[in-house]
Amino acid sequence: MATLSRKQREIRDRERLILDVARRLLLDKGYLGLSMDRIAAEIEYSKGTVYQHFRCKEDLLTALAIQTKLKRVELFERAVTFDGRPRERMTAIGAADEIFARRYPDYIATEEVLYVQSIACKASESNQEAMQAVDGRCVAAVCGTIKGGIEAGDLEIPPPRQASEIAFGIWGMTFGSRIVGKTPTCMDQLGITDATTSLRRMQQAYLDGWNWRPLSHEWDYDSTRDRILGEVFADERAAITV
Amino acid sequence: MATLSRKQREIRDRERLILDVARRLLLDKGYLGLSMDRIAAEIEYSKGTVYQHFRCKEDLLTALAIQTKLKRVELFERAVTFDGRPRERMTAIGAADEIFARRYPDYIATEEVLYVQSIACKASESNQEAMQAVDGRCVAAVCGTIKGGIEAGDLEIPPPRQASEIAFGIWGMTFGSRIVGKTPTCMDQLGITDATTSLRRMQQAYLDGWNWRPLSHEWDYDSTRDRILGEVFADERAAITV
Amino acid sequence: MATLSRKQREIRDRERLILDVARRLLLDKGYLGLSMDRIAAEIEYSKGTVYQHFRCKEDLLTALAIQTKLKRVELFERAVTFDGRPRERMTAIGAADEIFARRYPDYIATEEVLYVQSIACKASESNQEAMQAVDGRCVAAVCGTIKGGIEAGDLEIPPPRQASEIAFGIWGMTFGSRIVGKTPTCMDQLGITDATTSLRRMQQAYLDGWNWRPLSHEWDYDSTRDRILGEVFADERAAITV
Amino acid sequence: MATLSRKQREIRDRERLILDVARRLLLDKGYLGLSMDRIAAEIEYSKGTVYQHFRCKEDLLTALAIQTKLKRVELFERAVTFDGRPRERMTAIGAADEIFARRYPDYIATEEVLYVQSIACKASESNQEAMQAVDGRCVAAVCGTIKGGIEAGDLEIPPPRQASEIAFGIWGMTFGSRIVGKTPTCMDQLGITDATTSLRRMQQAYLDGWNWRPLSHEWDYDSTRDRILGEVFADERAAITV
DNA sequence: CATGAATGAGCCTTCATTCAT
DNA sequence: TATGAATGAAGGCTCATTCAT
Repeated sequence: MATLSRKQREIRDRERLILDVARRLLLDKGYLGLSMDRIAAEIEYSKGTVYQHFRCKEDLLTALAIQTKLKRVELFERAVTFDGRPRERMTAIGAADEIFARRYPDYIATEEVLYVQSIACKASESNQEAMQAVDGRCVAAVCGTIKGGIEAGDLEIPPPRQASEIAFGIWGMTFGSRIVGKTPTCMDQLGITDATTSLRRMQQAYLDGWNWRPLSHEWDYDSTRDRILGEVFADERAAITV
Repeated sequence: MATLSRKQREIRDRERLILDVARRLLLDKGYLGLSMDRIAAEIEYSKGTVYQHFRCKEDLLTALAIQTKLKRVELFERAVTFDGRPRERMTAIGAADEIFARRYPDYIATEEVLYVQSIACKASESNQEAMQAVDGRCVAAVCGTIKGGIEAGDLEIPPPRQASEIAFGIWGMTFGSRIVGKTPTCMDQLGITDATTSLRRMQQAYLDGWNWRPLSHEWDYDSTRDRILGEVFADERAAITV
Repeated sequence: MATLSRKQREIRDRERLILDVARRLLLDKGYLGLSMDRIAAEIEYSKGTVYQHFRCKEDLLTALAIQTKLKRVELFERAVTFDGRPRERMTAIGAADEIFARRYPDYIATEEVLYVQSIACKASESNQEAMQAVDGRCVAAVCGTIKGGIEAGDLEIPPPRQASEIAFGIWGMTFGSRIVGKTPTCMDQLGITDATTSLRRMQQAYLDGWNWRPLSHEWDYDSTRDRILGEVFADERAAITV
Repeated sequence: MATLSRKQREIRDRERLILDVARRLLLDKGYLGLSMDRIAAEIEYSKGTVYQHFRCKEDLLTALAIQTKLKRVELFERAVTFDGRPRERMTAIGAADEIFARRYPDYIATEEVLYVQSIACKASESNQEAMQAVDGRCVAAVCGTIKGGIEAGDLEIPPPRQASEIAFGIWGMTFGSRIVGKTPTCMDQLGITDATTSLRRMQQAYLDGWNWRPLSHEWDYDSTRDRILGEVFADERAAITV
């Protein structure tokens, strides 16, 4: 059942090829430099063939976003397998995101571009659903970890606060500071040179602010991070310590 | 002297008109929906006239961004006049940003779109300088307040941490959560309905995390907020309590 | 094999159509009157279709110039097959050029316009190469004939003179007098009515000046010309004697 | 009577200024880079003012061409005052043209561009007449010298040849080889590096071809040229011997 | 299925000329 | 007389999408 016919495999491979090329174009030449013509020329198939895979440009872009989010969520889901206290697992998610950003800079760029444009609405229904699904997995990983912290008694969130608020803050801070961090004017004005390390400290401060124990002055999260990289992301370690 | 001739007034008014129309188009139809043709059609002047005001599309967009940032920085600079402890003034900046976002939703959208694109480089020199200047004022307001906290002994930031890191975090979190907050998928998944109120709490948690005293459980920042709205932003209060 | 599919034939025919229309526009309305829009309108295909044939305006114009030069060089290469003394073959080249100018007045005009503008640099590489190639053939035909004269002992060119100088002079005189000859003011002032016949005599005088034997008073080049028209350009004779 | 009012002088000066700027633009940026806007910006007068001097762009260009031709004809008229045999005076005209080309490369460029475009027809009547007049003076200088040669018995031109044919040939050769000489492709193919010196030899060969005595092997025209430069164009000598 | 020619609206920008002030 | 804002047609070019082969 799982075996695909030769034909089906060809189709799947070509779809990947298209997305790879599209992602590179998006990264290299920006949103306006990405055209169906150009994709077709680079994959050395015809435009018609591209349209057999994606009903329109937005559909293709949505597929790109899904692929991107899948890469990240896979790392997130590995992160939460880390054997440690909930806040350590939260730290692992942070590390996962950092690995994602370092290892797949083109994916990150994709995501940023696509967030701003309203793309998904024109995509095929199946892609819209896939998008929802992967977003759901991402939320589940993060919120699950937060709830773990509450259940373990490491963290309280009296109403009207919500567990998801913590997640929202981390998400916004991570996403936002990555965009701001790419605007040279802003960084020059601020005098920040290593945005990645700053982000790490900012995230820990944020979690401290919610009083998620053990707080960062009570626990050596740098060591935790080393353990995470060794135990969960050994294969990716090289990428991140460069 | 300070009085402009009728002609000059007409020109200045038309420049405003162009920017207003451009902003609306940007908001309604996104970056790609904004074209010089469309602007000309909407203002019912000729294309050539638009080009007499802005040397190219990027120049116009940069003018738009400057206008946006000016609106915000004016509110920020009012915020930091608040008579209170530094962290209260920081809260005032948060309130200013919230007012900005509520009162000028179209301006916020402008900013988001323009952050991602690299626009400024093609703008006229005078506009590039104006952009730098307004960014500088914004950074000055925020970082000045943080330094005020340090000087008052309410906050320590042992190296390698920096004052500007606090600013970077607040900025990223605010900017990022506003974009994420507009992506319905994400918000549905998170189950957050009132992103603005959440952001307020997230910001306070973040400042608590840096141990900026008085912490939010030691001080009633909601009352502070009321005072801010009453004392500094009385004229804008209506906008924000809607 | 050599047969083209119907589609391919259609494309080739349309390319010709485009060039024909472009040439006519260039002739009728000058360089500034030739626009891609106008071409598209006249051939009753869309602009996009024109751009599928030529990547930009300069590429089209270069193709036009190549076509023109090819027409000429074909005549030149026929001319140098004339069975006679080298200077007679040189005369044959003159006749070929005259035939070219009479038979394809629009081609001549094309060439004149295109000489002045710097067009080729923006053309596609293949067209740039084609241009070089056809220029090379033209030079080869003329210089080969001159060298033939030297080898036959009919002509000496002591240094620092060069064989190519003779060619340069003939070329310049022919090209230049054709342009001047089209400026009515100049011709009125000079009182010359039949520029073509004058050019013929001027060329012979020039070759006499280099002492290329037999000189024009030693040999009846008018008869030679008749023989050339009969033997090499019989098919074109009608065009030239009109 | 010859004295102009201040106003009139201002107008005349501004006209010169406009033409100078226009010529420079034409040289630097080509025909398409020359716009009324740009001229107005550079002279720091308004567009309306430019239009007060020239009724349309073509009128301005025609004025430019007249100015160019005037520069040349002045040199020609000085050349024919040279005290020597007619063919020496012809050589002097050649030297005058060379001086013109070397000293005023921008004027030459102007002329080449304007020859090809059909400009004059849209010019004001007075400019059209001025154009005729200066062309007439140029023809008079050259043809007068040729007739001088005939009258002196140095040259015969049995019908159907005409005196003006000699002039036509020299003109065409000079003009044409200057354009061809600027097309790098052609010169590379021909292997000619010093087009100016080549042109000088080509012109002498041409006059020899008409059997205009003394022939170039009977007379040292290089010495004649030195004398011309010393006696008639002493002030310009520096320009040409660089 | 795959192809790629064809479409044509749309984009940004320039420019000669006019005319109210 | 001088100004320069306003015009709007025109220019070169791109691109998502369709459809006959």
